[in-house]
Amino acid sequence: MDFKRRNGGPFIGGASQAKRGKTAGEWEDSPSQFEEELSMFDEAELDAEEMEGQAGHDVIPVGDLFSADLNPRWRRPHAPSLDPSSDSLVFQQIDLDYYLGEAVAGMPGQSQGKVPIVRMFGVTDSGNSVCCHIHGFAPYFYVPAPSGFTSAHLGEFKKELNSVVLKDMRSNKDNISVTVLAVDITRKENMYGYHGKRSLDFLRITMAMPRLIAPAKRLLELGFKFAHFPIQSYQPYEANIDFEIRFMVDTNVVGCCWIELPKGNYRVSLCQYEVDVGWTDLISHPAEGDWQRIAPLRVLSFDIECAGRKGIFPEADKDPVIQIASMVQRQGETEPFIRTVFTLQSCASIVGSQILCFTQEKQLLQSWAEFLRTVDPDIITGYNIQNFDFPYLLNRAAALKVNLFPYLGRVRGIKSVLKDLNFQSKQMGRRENKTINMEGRVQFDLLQILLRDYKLRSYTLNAVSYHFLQEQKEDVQHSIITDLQNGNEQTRRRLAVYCLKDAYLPLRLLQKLMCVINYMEMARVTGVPLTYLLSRGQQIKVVSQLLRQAMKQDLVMPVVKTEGGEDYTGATVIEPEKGYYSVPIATLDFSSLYPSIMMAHNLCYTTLLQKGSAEKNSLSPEDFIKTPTGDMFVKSSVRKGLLPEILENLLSARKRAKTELKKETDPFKRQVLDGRQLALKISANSVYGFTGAQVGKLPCLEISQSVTGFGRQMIEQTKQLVESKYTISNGFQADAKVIYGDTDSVMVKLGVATVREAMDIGREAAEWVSSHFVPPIKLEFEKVYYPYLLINKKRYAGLYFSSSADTHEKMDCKGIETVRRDNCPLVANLINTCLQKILIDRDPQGAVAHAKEVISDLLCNRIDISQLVITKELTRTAQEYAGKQAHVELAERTRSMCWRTLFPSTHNTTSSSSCPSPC
DNA sequence: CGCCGCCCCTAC
DNA sequence: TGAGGTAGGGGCGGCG
Repeated sequence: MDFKRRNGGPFIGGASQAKRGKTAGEWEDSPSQFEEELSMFDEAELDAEEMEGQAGHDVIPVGDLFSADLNPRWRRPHAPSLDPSSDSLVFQQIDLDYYLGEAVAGMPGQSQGKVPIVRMFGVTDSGNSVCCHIHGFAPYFYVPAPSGFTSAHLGEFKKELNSVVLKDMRSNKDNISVTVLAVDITRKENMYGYHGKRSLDFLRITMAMPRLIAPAKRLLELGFKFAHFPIQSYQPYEANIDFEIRFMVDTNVVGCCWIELPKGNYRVSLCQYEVDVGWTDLISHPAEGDWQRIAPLRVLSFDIECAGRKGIFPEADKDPVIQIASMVQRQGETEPFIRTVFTLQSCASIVGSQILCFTQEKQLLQSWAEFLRTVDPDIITGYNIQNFDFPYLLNRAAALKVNLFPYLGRVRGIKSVLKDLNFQSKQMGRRENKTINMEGRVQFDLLQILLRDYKLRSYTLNAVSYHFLQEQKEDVQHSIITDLQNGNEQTRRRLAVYCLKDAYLPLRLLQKLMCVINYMEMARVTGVPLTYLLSRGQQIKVVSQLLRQAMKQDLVMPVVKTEGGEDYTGATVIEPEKGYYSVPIATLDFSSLYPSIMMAHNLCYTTLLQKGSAEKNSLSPEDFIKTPTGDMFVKSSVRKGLLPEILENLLSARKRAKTELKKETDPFKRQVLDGRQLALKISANSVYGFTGAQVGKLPCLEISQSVTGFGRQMIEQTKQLVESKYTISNGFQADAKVIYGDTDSVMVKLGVATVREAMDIGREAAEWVSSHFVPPIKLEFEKVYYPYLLINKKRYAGLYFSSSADTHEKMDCKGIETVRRDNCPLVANLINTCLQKILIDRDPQGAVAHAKEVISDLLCNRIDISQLVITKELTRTAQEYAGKQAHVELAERTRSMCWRTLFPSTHNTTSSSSCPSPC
């Protein structure tokens, strides 16, 4: 193997970079670990397979001769021809959208004008891609039929509505002549509130295309008159449902499920499995048993390098793209089978990867786009590709007039365009994002996933890789990229290795964090398309499940006008008995508290008794309950709620997944199951939040405040039960005392000396307390803290015992500076060390001594600047802390924080005299 | 100086 | 036109 690289080659720009982890000589001498890893791929492949083309360590000076067939691996496997009359087509659907197109003869639905066509993208078991056009499904919504309405009035209603919608249109460039396709009478019931299970006549209004729903809804709401019926406002139902969700709910399709098109019911319209089918002819397989499998999806990860000017962030209209590294891996495999760098100018070879050299940037971009279309990935990943790499490439291609570049989706002729999108939620704050449409490919930007799912101190690729993989990026400073590019083929080679690694790391992270599997399971459990999980909030997932459940009972969801109101009361936090406990503290938790409350008491839209409902439906007091907030709900004997049903399904499915997980030995299937149980748990917990979301699709504060009300009552009752039974007078060693509790947990000082005893009594107490509550509400023994330092509400630390009574598993810190990201590392480290000395060494004096020492070091300028910088927010920069005055100020702050946090009693008395002074 | 509102982040 | 919830500690700046 050719590891050797020419020594003593010109090294530009590195020597003057004062603070570098490695000297220039180090990386010149030996290949990095990553290079060895790359070369191993090569070896393995040479051993394992016949040479189908090249395994990849060649350098191809492309010039103008790029061809999509340069490497036979790039293409998908050959697709055997398909005979619709004798073969069925089975594929895993990974993305779903719709478009307006010409009706296809022989397909159901309207035949005139533009019609909405649902489009599914997917992959077969053999790795062939499928694009499936589904015809004949039209959007619809409901309004209650006015009194006296009969089927004889349908025609008039339809005609009049059609005419007002047409009149309402400002422009009619699609030349629509029919807006209302159909109006039918159907028996439905409003899901909001209990009305004695009486279904009423509703009008189901089917529109020609999705964007006509909103005006039709608005006009009906505003006041609509037809025939002899008086003008009136119609309350719309389900007029705010995304068309994709509407289709999926109605056809029982969930995100990422397997779809079967039976023989004789579809037709092949273009080459590789591009098919047309009627919407009622497809079979959606529930994700159970064999249908839980995942197709061999192609995942592309890429990274670009630009040659920026000194000290200026690269700008696409000025600075060239000089390299693009790409790695492609099949989902479920452990290694990428394509490893390629496109470079501008020559580049020395890298074992284990293929290098394509271009002399023109235009050609590089154009060829990479062609490469992407040839590889035809189902999933595209990378780091910050959504807000940097893709926008940069599109802008750069536009600047250079590479006109064939921006066709990156799977649908021929659709241009990928850049859009600015504003996404805001209380959870994630305001976030400005760019989006690029790429039909049929799921963009899985790892940075976006991490921002959504993980709370980290830093989100740089380097920090993230270190955190999850204990691996670093290749060491190349941004400032020298241009110099490396302007050097020779060796310096460009170094850049290419760096670029390859930046494409490789996201793949590794995706795998380690099981993102694809977990997101797929979430899509299957909640029923929404995969892309919604990254582009939308939490609510859509509950809506999808709610609609599915409601449909079974002919219940319909009203459109409510959304307006923020007053916050409602939440959970109780028990006043802590602050202090240091050198005795075991048992912790008891209600598992899935809010979901179990909703199930136990049958809380739902459909069971809510609004004012006067109890009397109107002549319900007896045994038929309903009154919650702690005074709201009333019918019992499940009268009507079982939708939300409790959804929750039961989710939690029982979770139980199943967990038992299957225990039995399963295949690591890949275990991952799927673990992802599934996690998705199920998260979904169950977000149902409560949905009912309390006042700016939401269907808020119901009666439900959410009843839930928290029950919770408050239960934690209080738990405290009383425990303290009343575990007493000296009942024969126990001591009177138990609940020293703290938050929402669904109580921390109990049982007065026993050992962890083992605390566990035994804790378990017994949990079971006994559980018996006082309605199933499935259950209090569980969780853990023992010993010793335990209770600083304040939501701030404590302790040694954590759970599986073993002999050794602690970890030091658990909650709410303290050590777990907060708005402190500099110095403070976090100092407090962490002090806590260790207090809890593990049981040496508070040692903690004091250590704190004094650190503060003294700080005052004397002996602390590394990196310890003082807050990594996340750059509000306090290194500059700010560079001066000595800043050190003194920080020392003062650190001292007071440390003392106040850990030694509140000594804080105000001797602080200045017992503290070190500056040197 | 104390108080209050605001912000950030966390616990659940 | 799209966005899960409340409780609560602690820092900080403005104000009386």
